[in-house]
Amino acid sequence: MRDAEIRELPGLIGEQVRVSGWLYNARSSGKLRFLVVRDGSGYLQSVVVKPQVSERVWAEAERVTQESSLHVVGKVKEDKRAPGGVELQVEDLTIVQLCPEYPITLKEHGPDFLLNNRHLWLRSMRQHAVMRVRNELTYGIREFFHERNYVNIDSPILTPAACEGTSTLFETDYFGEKAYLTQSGQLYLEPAAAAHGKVYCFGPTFRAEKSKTRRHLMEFWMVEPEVAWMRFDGLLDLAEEFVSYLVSRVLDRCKEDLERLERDASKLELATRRPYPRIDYGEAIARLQGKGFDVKFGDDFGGDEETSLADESGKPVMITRYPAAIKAFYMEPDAADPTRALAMDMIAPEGYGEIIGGSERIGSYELLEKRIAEHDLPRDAFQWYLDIRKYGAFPHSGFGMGIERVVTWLCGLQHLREAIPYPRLLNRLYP
RNA sequence: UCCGCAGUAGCUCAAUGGUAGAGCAUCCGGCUGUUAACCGGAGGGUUGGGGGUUCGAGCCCCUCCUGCGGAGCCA
Repeated sequence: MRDAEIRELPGLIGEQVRVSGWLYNARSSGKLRFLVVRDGSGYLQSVVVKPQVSERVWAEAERVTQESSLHVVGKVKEDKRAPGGVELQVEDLTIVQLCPEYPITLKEHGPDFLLNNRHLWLRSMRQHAVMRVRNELTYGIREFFHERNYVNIDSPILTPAACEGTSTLFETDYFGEKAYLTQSGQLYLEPAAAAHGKVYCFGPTFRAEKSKTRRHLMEFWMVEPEVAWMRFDGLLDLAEEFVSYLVSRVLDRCKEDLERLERDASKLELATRRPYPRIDYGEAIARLQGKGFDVKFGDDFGGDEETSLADESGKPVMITRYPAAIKAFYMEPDAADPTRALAMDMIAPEGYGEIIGGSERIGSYELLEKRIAEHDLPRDAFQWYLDIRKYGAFPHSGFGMGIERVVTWLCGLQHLREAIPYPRLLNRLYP
C-alpha cells in the first residue's frame, strides 16, 4: 500500500493506495455511500459498500461530514460512472478530524458571506481553479522574462514619496518619518535598466483610492518590465508578445481549470493570435463618436468606451499616443506632436478593461525637470530619478500589467476579488 | 466623495399593511451506482439598530449602520 495524490490515480489502476484529504461531498444510496474526497490535486469519488467493509468503516462512512479531514484506503478502479473515470473502492476509512457544520455549502452564497469566509472559500472548486490559473500565469510571467534574459529587480514596498503624485497613498510611520506603500515599482526600475538593460519587477502594489468597482483592489499585484534602448514601437511589440504568450500558456496548461470555470476558451484563443489592433488615440475618439459616445478629443476613456473599442475585434487592443495632459509626468512626448505622449493602454476584450499601461520614458533631464515642476512634485524627492538622465541618459520604455485583471479576464470572472487569495477591498481587511 | 440597490432561519431567498414560509445545511428514518442524488419527518426567527405613522408594520416615513453595483481614479 502506498500514499498517492488524486492526480496520480489514473496511472495506478488496480493498485491499493491511501489518499489523504478532505470530504468534499457525500451521497448515499442505502448500503452504498459515495464520498467525494479532495486533496488539492483533484477530486476522487470513493465508494463504500456496506457488505464489503467492517462495521467500523461503515459507521465512519455514515458519520463523516463535509470538510472532515480523512484518510481513505482502497483499490483504484476504472469506472465510467465516476466523475473523471476513476474511483476508489474503499477498504478502510479513518477520520482525522470530524468537521462540525461547515458554513459553505455546495449551494449559492452571497459575496459578503463568502468574503468573510475567504479562508474557507478557497477550498471551493471554482476558487481552487482560479488560484491554479493565477499560479500558471505568475509562473509564466517569470519564465517569459527569464528566458529572454531579463533580470528580476525587486522594487521597495516602503517609499519616501509618491511615485506619480496622483493616486492616494497608504501612509505609515517610518521611525518618525512619513513613509508610503508603493503604488508602482517603475521609477526604481529605470535605474536598474541602466545597470542590467532588461529588467522587471513583480510585486504587490497599493492604492488608497476609495474605489468600489469590480475592477479595483486596494492591494494588487503588478508586473513591470523596463527596457533600455527600447522605443515606443518596441514596447507595443513586447506587450503583444507577452500577453499572447501568457494566454496561450494558460489555455495549454489549465484546460481542466478553465472547463470547471465554464470559461469559453474560443474567446481566449483570439488573443493568442498576433497582431493585436493598435488604435491611435485620435482614431479611437473618432470611432467612439461614430458610435454615439459623448467623448471629445482630450477625454480619457470610461469603462463603456474601453469595452466598445476592444469588442470590435474580440482581441486585446492597444490604444496609443494619448494626449500628454491626461498621462503621467514621466512619459516621452511624441516627436511628431509634442501634445501627445508615447503612451499605450492595452484593453482586454469582453469588458475586462485595461490590463496594461505603459510608455516610453522621458530621456531628457531638462524636460523631466520641467514636468516635475509642472506637476507640482517635490523636486528634491526626485533628484535620484533625475540622475538617471544626468549620468548616461538613454531611451527606455516599460509597462505595468495588473495580475488580477488578467486572471479575471482569463477565468471569465465577474469580480477582481476572486482573482487574489485574500482581497483587500474598501472597508474589508478580514480575513 | 457622489448616485443607485439591498439587509427576513447557519446559507440563498419568499411573504396585498392582518397567524413569518420554502430550498439547502443540521439531526432522525428510507433506498446497492449516486453525480449540487432522491424520498419522508424534526429542530431552527428580537425580520440590521433607533425613532415615527397606524387598531395593527418584515412591508409605509425619518435616521444611523453594514453590504453590493456604478461614477471619479487607475492596473
